[in-house]
Amino acid sequence: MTKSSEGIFEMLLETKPIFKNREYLRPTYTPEELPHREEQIHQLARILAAPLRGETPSNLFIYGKTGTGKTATVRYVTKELERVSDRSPRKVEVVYLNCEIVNTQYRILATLANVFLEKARERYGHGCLSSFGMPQQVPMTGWPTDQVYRCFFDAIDHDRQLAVIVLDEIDKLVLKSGDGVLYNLTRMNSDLKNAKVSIVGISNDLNFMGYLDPRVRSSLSEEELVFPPYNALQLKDILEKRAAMSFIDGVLDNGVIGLCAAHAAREHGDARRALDLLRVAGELGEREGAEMITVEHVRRAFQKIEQDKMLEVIRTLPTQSKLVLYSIILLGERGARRIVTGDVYSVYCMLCRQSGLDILTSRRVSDLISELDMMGIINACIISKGRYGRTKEITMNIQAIQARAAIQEDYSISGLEALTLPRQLTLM
DNA sequence: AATCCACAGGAAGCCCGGGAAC
DNA sequence: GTTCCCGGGCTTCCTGTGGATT
Repeated sequence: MTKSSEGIFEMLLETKPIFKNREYLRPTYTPEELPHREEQIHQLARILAAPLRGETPSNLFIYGKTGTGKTATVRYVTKELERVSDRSPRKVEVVYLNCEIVNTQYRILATLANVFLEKARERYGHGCLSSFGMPQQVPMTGWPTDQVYRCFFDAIDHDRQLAVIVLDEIDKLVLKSGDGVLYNLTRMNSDLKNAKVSIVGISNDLNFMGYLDPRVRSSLSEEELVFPPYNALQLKDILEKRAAMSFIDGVLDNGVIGLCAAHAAREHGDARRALDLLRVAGELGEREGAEMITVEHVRRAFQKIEQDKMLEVIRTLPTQSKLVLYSIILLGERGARRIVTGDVYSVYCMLCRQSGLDILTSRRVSDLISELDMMGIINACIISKGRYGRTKEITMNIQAIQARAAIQEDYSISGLEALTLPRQLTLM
């Protein structure tokens, strides 16, 4: 080992650790206790526990903005419910589906069928399914949908059980595949002889109820639960609890947690965002070998998160929009006094010719500029230069170097870094 | 006051791909 | 497999506009 690399490792080893365990700050972690959600937990438990006392289960619709603890609360309560149901005559089985991933009628029914086939196999042994006349498994594609439904129906009705089906981000499902599957699931109870089904729909878009068939709507929202946003004090409380688990004692400077809470409270009380902010601030401090995390780290973490979000938007932009943005960046880097639509279009045409892409009309490019403006990547305001016409004056909202790198990742506009601007275009 | 510039942005219609219906 | 429909991306054509200049 060379002298210098020894230095590197020594430095790393000598740095005092910041985190005890950063996993507690990640969104994937389900906490043991949920502060400021006692009322929702209580209501949810009351609704879901009713079937254990022999009552007909109600379907439930949960609404709340992102980061208000909907999913965590449901996971927490259903876990408890499954535990308690061991002592009840009706076994409770909870299936959690994220409709952003499982987003078609077929896939939902097939996933549910497979889960309950597996449960039956666990209960009665391996040979049981064929003796009950059930298949071993439903393939993830290929069967007629009604056959999959039948299979799920048989698998579930084989036992005296309550199936709690949690459909998270249910709006994504309805948007992509309509409400057919919800219609089928919500009217299952009238046909089931032994089992009962309870649907829990979770959404952060209340308007989505409007797209539903009225029958599905009334059946899905037999019970409704609203998760209000956390306020700054509640966020602070939540952060303090998690920080105590995640950080070494005493590494957080005064005001760090308060600032994280204040930022997130401004963004409609999103606890996930507050935790993210705290974690990123911690990681920034750790990387630079700081002994304490200060409000300055939080400020930089906030900027970093905003910037990362913006870069992600740029990466997913269509090629033509990227080229328009690249033109704006080039003009900015060349020190153009004011960047206006006409100049952007000239540069854009040149870039298209150099990279062999189709040239769009100036009308269309004008729309693309407006779109970039709406996304917050650039600022475009209309100015009048009197006799010299009306145009849009454009300024960048993000760091040009990083935006440039994000655009250059696009393979369809290869060789972009080698593209050049003629001298005269920089003198505007 | 009239003119004129360099666009903004609305309206209509074309084209194409994807999905549903047959 | 074919046909139909729909929506998004785009073009063409057009009218409107604020303020410097004439």
